[in-house]
Amino acid sequence: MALRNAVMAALLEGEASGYDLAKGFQSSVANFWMATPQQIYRELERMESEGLVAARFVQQERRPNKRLFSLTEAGYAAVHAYTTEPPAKPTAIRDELLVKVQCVDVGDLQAVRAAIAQRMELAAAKVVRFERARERLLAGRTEDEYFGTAERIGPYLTLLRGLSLEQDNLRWGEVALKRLDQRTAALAARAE
Amino acid sequence: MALRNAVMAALLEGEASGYDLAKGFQSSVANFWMATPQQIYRELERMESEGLVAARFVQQERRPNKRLFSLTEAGYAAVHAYTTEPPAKPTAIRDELLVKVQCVDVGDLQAVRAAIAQRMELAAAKVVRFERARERLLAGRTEDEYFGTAERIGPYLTLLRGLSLEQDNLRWGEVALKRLDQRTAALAARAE
DNA sequence: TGGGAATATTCAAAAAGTTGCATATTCCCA
DNA sequence: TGGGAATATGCAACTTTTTGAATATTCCCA
Repeated sequence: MALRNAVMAALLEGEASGYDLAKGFQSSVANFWMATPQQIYRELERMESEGLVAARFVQQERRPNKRLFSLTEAGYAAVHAYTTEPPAKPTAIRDELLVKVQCVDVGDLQAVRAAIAQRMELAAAKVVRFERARERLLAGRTEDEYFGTAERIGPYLTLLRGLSLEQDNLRWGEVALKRLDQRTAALAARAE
Repeated sequence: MALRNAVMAALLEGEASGYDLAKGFQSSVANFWMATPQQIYRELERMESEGLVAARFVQQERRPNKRLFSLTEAGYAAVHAYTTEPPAKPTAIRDELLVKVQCVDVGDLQAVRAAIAQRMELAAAKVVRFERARERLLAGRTEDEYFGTAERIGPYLTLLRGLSLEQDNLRWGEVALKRLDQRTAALAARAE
């Protein structure tokens, strides 16, 4: 039932098709909840049968037809109820990169180095996207003005979290690469 | 097959029982891979049947007997092979707290506030633990000295990541609480 | 001496998530 | 005019993960 909450959170941004949700998960939600298309289509159907979302069939000229989902009143009520639910269970993280880093001393140092570098590239790209999204949300206002006037602040707050997470990824990656290179040099020196 | 890699990463620290691994997941690995006891016991059995780990039965005086697992040579080889494996699939995050934050404008503001505060407490506790673990690893050396002399640097690097993640959680939490309180005040003023 | 907490493992069932494919439409480019 | 990419959805099979126990030993405290 947890995916459901993420889907509802995404639908707060407005109606969306399963496809919309599946890719990017409506951009911001993707940063703290991952889901595959299959999962989302199935969950939407269940939610529809329970009256939490309603579908609107849209004939398209230049694309296959689609069904746009939006929250019903029951859906909004469910969102509200969800936020009051007791203790969010601890974050589930599964980060393969860090498992590899943990194994680096027994593993292939250069391969792990490459994996970190790749993660950094991804992080840099995300930072750029998030900064853009932030500009869009601010729409010329300062942050203080934004919080004083915006209808919704949730998406901005989660965006901030995603942004600082990726910036942190970059900072950490730099340190890690430096230290791995140091070690490579030290091992080479020892081998001489 | 991904849990398996996390288990092997944990066993690099030395032999451990299923129970050891289950709680804390050998402390550092827990920060980037979560698993329940069931998962771990089952995976250990499978790994044993494939010769990646070997079990040593330990009779205990003051506790129920246990089986301590350690990596076999095949296990070490598997760790090495794993680190060279191509592209770690994108990190899977599932953070209920951020889903709630995303929903805050439709949901219960005070409940979400409390959830953030709780997360911050957890984060603060983790920061303390991580700082301690770091002191232990450094054992009086500076970081430069550590990287010059330590057998293994992987655990230290992952520890750094965990530490900065939690520090970041705290920083973000402070901002989020401040903004939510601002909003509470603004809504109260509007209601007058 | 009795009960709760911690250690240590395991089973079974349900829920959730992944993978691979199948389908259909349309765009764009060569 | 043919093929690849993007849009859009869905099925079925499979694996993984979660949940909720049950079991057994021992520690510690009241």
